[in-house]
Amino acid sequence: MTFEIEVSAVLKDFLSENYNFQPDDNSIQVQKTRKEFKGDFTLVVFPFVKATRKSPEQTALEIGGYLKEKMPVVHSFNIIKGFLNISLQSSYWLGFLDDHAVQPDFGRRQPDSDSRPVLVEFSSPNTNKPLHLGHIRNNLLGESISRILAANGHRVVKVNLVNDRGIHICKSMLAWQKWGNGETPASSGKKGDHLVGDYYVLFEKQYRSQIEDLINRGTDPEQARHQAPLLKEAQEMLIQWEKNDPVVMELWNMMNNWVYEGFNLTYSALGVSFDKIYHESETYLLGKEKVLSAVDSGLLTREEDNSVWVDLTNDGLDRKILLRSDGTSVYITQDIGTAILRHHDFNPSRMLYVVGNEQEYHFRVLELVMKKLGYEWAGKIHHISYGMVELPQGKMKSREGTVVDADNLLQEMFDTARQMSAELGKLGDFEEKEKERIIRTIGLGALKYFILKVDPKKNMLFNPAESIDFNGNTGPFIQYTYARIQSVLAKALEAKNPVPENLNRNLVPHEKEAILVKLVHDYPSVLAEAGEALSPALIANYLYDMAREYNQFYHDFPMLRESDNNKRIFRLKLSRAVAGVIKDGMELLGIEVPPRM
RNA sequence: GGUUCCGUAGCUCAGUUGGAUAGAGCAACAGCCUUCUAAGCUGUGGGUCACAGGUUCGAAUCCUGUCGGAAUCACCA
Repeated sequence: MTFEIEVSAVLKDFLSENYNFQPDDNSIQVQKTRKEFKGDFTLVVFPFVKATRKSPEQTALEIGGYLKEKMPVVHSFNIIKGFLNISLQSSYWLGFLDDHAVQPDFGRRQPDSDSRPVLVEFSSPNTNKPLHLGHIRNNLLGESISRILAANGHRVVKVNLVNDRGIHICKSMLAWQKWGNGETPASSGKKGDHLVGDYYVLFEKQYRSQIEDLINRGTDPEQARHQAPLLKEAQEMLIQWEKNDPVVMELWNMMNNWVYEGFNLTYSALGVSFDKIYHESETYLLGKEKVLSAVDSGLLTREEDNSVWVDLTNDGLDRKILLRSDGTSVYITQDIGTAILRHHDFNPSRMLYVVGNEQEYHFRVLELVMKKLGYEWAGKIHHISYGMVELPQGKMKSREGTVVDADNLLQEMFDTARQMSAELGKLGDFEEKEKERIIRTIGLGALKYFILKVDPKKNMLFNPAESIDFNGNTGPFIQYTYARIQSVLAKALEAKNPVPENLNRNLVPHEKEAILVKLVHDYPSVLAEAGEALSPALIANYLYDMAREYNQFYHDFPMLRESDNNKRIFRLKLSRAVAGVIKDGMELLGIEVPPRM
């Protein structure tokens, strides 16, 4: 990074001294030399041939000579077409390895405690169903993005918005009331969220059969859906809920608590956590209140039927309802309240919402509405949109029973990890407790990496039949690489041959070694870029490159048996630096760091 | 129909602000465990970067159009 900046400064000197030419910054491209070519950095000289009026080769030759003369770190250069490949002194790389890569917080920025925090909302579950594969992608992205932002020096507040009110919640409550016979998580041994979800499914089943009955008796299908007695009962229950009816509230509290206990188990298994949990039941009234006062002050208008709308046609969108004609609030109303509450609670510099791409329209509306309501911080709202997780047969559909349940999936990952480990004979000499810990580490690592390595904005395919691999470009491969390095370092220590401190910087690293040093060198910029793009996938793919290079290096270069002491020191130090980066990267992805594998 | 996103090897995915011969893994085949961990390594085969134009020294990448796929456009959440 520093070298790149230095080169561009020297290049500017050269061009202005000799050709009276001032290039703009983005015409200066210093990039890593591709590994097929000799060199460390490559300067693209095509943008300057117009100024020099010479061939690309001649131009590159002049620039190369000037750089070598002015910059002692430049060891040599070669030219291929318009590409000037610069090789640096090996002492530059060895010095970097010695001085920077060994720092415990290498690549991280110190947290800025004075600055306003970044709020990251993620998870946002409904309390009528257990978490599924889509939530897993959401939770992993949210957790990882939060960690990446924190590593880039931001103060981060992780928040969860629990959707605990609305007609869908009443459906599961009603079904339990009618057919539950007092079943509880304790009485049935079911996880609370699954128990409640079962009653939601039961409601839908009974509701559908009522609709069918009505249609068979000659009712119009559309009308049947609205007239089914069960739906009427659920709607009635929602009204009672909004009226704080004690019986309904008691039921609601009881069932929600079952769900929260279940969610907490899943969150804890996944390794995600929150700094603050908001509930829609606590924010929708504030949203309603703000909408009503905006009507009073003339910012919004009320229709004849008493509904309140916002007109966004000037912004290229439609009119959007904010309050129904019966005065009840809709989804966006609570988001207005939640945003105001959060702004009041934290005064954040940014409010990030990790929510699926099906809600892109919603967040455009939210930002515009907040602006219309006069909140100048509306621009801080930023939707981190991610694609859906699809199955081989298409989208997950709860009606067709094709939803991949989060808890089941985790269990399957653990089972597969256990089976694979047994087949490979990896767990022979571990205690039972330790075995279980390693199995969980690997199973989770496989799942997390599998999901996070994909560009968030893309839809991704999950094939449960093929399950998730443990070989190749996977989480366990990275974990394995780390464990292997730890083992090498431990052996060096055992042999009373720890990594010594005084590295002779005249050593010329072998090509594979040099590639690894450069990869370590890149880590800070990869981390910064991942923070900018809010993309764990950048980290994941970088870690894979690093692990793959290390494994190749491992096979070609003995460390403990190396007779040249300076080489041995270098390789152990390099290994230690690689392990540090891999460990840090795994932590940013939320992937558990294995002790041994 | 409008808007947004996606389209890269048989499959799953990478591909830096436009740069050199588009890369991995899986699957297939052939090798490598007396060595620092074989969840590994080495090799072989596999491509009209959806298609057609345009921009320029140079395009998977930027622009326009076409064709596929997804999401969304509710008094659902």
